[in-house]
Amino acid sequence: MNLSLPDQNMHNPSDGGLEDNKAGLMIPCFRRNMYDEPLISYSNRSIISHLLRKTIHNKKALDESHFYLPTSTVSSSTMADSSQEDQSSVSSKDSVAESASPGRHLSTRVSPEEDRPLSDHLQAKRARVENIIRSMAGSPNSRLHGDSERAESDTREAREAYRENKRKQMLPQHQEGSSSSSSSKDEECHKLKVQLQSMQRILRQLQDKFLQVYNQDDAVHEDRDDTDRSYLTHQRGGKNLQETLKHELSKAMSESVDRVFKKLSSTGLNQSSHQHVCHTPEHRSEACSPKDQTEALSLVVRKPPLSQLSSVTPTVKRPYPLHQSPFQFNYSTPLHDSQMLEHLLKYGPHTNFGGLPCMPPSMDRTSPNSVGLPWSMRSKVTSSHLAHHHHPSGLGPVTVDSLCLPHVKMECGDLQSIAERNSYMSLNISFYCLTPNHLKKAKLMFFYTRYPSSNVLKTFFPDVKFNRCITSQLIKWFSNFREFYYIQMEKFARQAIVDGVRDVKDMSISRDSEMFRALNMHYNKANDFQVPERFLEVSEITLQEFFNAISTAKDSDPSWKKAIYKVICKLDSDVPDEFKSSTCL
DNA sequence: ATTGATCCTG
DNA sequence: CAGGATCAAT
Repeated sequence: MNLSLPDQNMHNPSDGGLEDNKAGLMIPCFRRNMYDEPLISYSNRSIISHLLRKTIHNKKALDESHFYLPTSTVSSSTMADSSQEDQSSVSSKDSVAESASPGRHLSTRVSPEEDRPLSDHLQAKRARVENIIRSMAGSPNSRLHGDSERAESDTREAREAYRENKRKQMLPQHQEGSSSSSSSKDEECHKLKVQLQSMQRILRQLQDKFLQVYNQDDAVHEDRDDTDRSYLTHQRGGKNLQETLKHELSKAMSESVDRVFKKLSSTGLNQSSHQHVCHTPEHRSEACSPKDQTEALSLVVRKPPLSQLSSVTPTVKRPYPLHQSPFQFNYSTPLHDSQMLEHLLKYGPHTNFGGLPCMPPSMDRTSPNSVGLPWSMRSKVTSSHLAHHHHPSGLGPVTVDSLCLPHVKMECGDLQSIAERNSYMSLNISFYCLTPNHLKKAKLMFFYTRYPSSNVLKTFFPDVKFNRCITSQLIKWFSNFREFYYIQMEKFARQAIVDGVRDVKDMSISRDSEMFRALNMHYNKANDFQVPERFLEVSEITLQEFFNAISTAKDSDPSWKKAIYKVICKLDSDVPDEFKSSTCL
C-alpha cells in the first residue's frame, strides 16, 4: 500500500507484470503479459470456453498423444480445411477414460470401423464446435504463434465452414433431448457468436487505445532522463487516461457480460431446465449420458476431496469430466460458470445456489434458506443440515456431500479459484464481489469517515459493481468498524475513570498512546499508512464524550450512546481522492 | 415494505 | 467479520 504512489504497478512494465501484484487481482489484464495474451484469447477461454473447454482440452491432449483418425472419416468436404483440428479434437484423454467403461456409446477408437456412423456424427459435431471456436476469435495458436493474416483467413474459412456445418447439423444426430434442440442450440451458438464478436470489437478498440497510452508511457519512461518537467504533466495526463481507460474497459466488459448472460438466461436456462431430469438416479444414466457432455460442459461445484466434510464453505474446484468423477455421481448436476455468473449478477456472491434452475426442486423445497428470503439470509446451508434434513434415507455421506454441493456458499475465494482458470473472469470477479483489498481500503477510509454515505462508497469503490449485496456488505463493514471503535472508546473511558482520572482534559490521544495503538492495529494492521491527524482529534473527542457521559452517569440510560453517535457522525471528513483509484492498494 | 444502525452472538 | 434480531425512519 502506498497511496503516494498509487500507480506504481502501472509503471513497471519491464518486469512483465510478475511483480507482487496486489492490484493485479483487480485489474490483471493491465499487466503487460496479461495484456498480450489473455485479453486476446479470452473469448476462447471464458464465456464460451466453458461450453467448449473440454474440446480445447481434448485437443491439447491429443496433440501430445499423436492420436489420429483417418481423414476419410470426415465426410464433409467443407471440413477439409479443418480436418486436422477435427481429428485432433477427439479426446484421447476422454477416450482413455471412457475405455474403462465399455458399453458407453461414446466408445474408444480402438476399432474405428465398428463405430463409423457414430464417429461421423461425432466428427461433425466436434468439427462444428471447433469451427465455432475458431470463428469466434481465430485460433489462439495461430494468433499467438502464426502470422495474423493467416489467422484471419482461417477465421473466414472457419465461418464458412461453420455455415456449412450448420446445414449439416440438420442431419439426424443423436437422441439426446429433442431433435429440435440441436438446431435451437445452433441458433443460440450463433447469437452468442455475434455477441462475442461485438464484444471483441469493443475490446479491440479499447486495447488499441490502451496500448497507445501504454507505449506512450513507456516512451516517456525511457526518455525521462533527457526531458524536462513537462514530462511530469505529460505523465499525469497519461495516468488519468489510463484510469479512464481502465474504467471504460471494465464497464464495457461488464456490460457485455450482462448482455450475453441476459441472452443466456433466456435461452440457456431453458436448456438447463431440461437437465432437471438429471436429479434422480433413475435418469442419470440416460439423460446425463456422455453425449450431453460434448455440448455445454463446465464446472462441477464440488468439495475438494481432502477438505473436512463438515466444512461450511467448500471451495469450488476444477471440474472433473463427469466420467472421471471419483464416485460416479454424475447426476449431481454441474453448475455452469455462466449460471454462477448470472446468479452473481442477480444476487451477489453470498447467496447459495439452491435457487438455480439446475437444482432439483426437491432440494429447493427442503431448503428453507433458499426461497423467499433476502440475500443476506440465504447463505450457509451446511452439509450437515442437508445431511440431516434432506437425505435421511440411506445415502452415504459421500452421496449426501455431493448432492449438497450446489448449496455451497460462494465466497470471493471460490470465485477467484474459478477466475484462476479464466483470465477474462478474473478481470471481472473482483468486479462482482469485495476482496480483502477492498476491506483493507475500507478500513483506511474509516480514518476519514465513520459514517460514509452509500454515494461515498460508490465513489471510492469504483472497481466494484454495486448491487444490494455489495452495498450492504460495505455498510456492514463500516458498522463493524464503528462497533469496534466505540467499544474501545467506552473501554478506555471506563478504565480511565476507574484509574481515578477526573478531568476530561486528561483524556487525550496521541500517536503513542495505548488507545491509538489499538485502533491502528485494527484498521491499519500493516502500519503502512500514515493515520491522518484528524482521526486522532476525532478519537479524542469520542473518548472525551464517553468519559463525560460515564462520569455523569448518563450510561444508566439504555440509549445513552446515541447522543455520542450523533456528535461523532458530524465529524466525518472527506476521503482523499487517492482512494478513488482502484490501484491505490 | 425497505433500508440502515445498533446490539448481540459465534 | 458475518448473521440475525430489533428498532426507527422512510
